[in-house]
Amino acid sequence: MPAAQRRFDPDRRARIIQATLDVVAEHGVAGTTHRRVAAAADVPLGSMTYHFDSLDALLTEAFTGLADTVSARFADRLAAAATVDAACEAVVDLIVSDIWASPRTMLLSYELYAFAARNPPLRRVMQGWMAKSRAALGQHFAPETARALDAMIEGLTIHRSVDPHPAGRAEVRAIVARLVR
Amino acid sequence: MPAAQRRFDPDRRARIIQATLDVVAEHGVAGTTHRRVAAAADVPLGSMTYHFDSLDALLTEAFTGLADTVSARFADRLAAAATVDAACEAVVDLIVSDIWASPRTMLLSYELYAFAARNPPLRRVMQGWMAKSRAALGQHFAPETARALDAMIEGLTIHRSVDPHPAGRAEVRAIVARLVR
DNA sequence: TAACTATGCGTACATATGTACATATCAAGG
DNA sequence: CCTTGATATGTACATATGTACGCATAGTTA
Repeated sequence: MPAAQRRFDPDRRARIIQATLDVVAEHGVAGTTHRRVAAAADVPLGSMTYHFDSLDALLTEAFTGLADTVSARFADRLAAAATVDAACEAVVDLIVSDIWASPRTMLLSYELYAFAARNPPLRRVMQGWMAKSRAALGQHFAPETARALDAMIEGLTIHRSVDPHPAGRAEVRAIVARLVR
Repeated sequence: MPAAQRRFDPDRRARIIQATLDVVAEHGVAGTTHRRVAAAADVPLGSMTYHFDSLDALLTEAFTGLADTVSARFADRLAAAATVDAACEAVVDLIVSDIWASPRTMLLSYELYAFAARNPPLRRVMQGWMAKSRAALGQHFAPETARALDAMIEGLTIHRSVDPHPAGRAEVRAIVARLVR
């Protein structure tokens, strides 16, 4: 057996997880295989089963990390708002900005939702995510408003990713205002 | 070669499409195979490639049918409303009722969103779906309100399918009222 | 009745896939 | 220097998968 190329590679596990999300974004869960992820992470196939018990376990971990990341960014953005007006503007940003709601993130979210529907651990992760979002909104808004805003962010984000003529910033701001009042 | 069991079966094509959605609902697109669908439709494997060019074509057609069905039910429910108040109640129904937003439908929607993101024909189908929904809402509400309601239906439906303690009918009604005003 | 043709089906096959595992390599301690 | 245990890797293998295709069948026509 020929000698290995790279022997010491402490970040390998993390890189595999990162590569997994890349592959899912490009090929969907349906097209995600050990070999494709290995290639994307520039890692031998054997590393896959060494670091992760199964493909399902790998996907579960990758999606969990994704949920944590997105959820943390969401909370940070809202925590940075000092006033209610600023919080509204933050909500508008989360909906309209290509950074928060990038095509890649949306795509991965769809895959995550579908995957989580059949994966109890991930269901709990998503519940935690939703609770955290609601808590972040709850810093600035009443509970019912927070719930409504959370759902509206979800819905508008999705529709904007489909709509060839998505609502502009002004219109989104007006809709948010209706919910906040 | 043994004689076939069933020779005349005019609805076969439709039954395969129906079975495809069943299999997707149970195993996800990732777990949908010719053989599984054939078994679910009680049809020989050979029928798959006879009736459909490829697995991708089958999924595309099945999802297109799903979108048409759901979209038609949505429009029907709204068309049945005679007043704005009735239309609001219809919207609440669409969000809260287990019939419109059944777990199965939600699950299939997630799969559809993920699939459509990589399938241009289905992207167009989804755009059509969204346009139709908005038009149905537009019978009763102003354009901006229709857009907001459409997104809210999407978001609340999704969040209700994740939330262990989803918003009750009264709260949903209150949220809809805020958007309509 | 006999031939014809569209429809339907069983099976074969090349390929891809998840996973196991025997072996190799390295870092550290005795 | 030598041993040891953790880490890493190439490869093998059973199985599943998409798809092609030759042949059977039934309804129709002459």
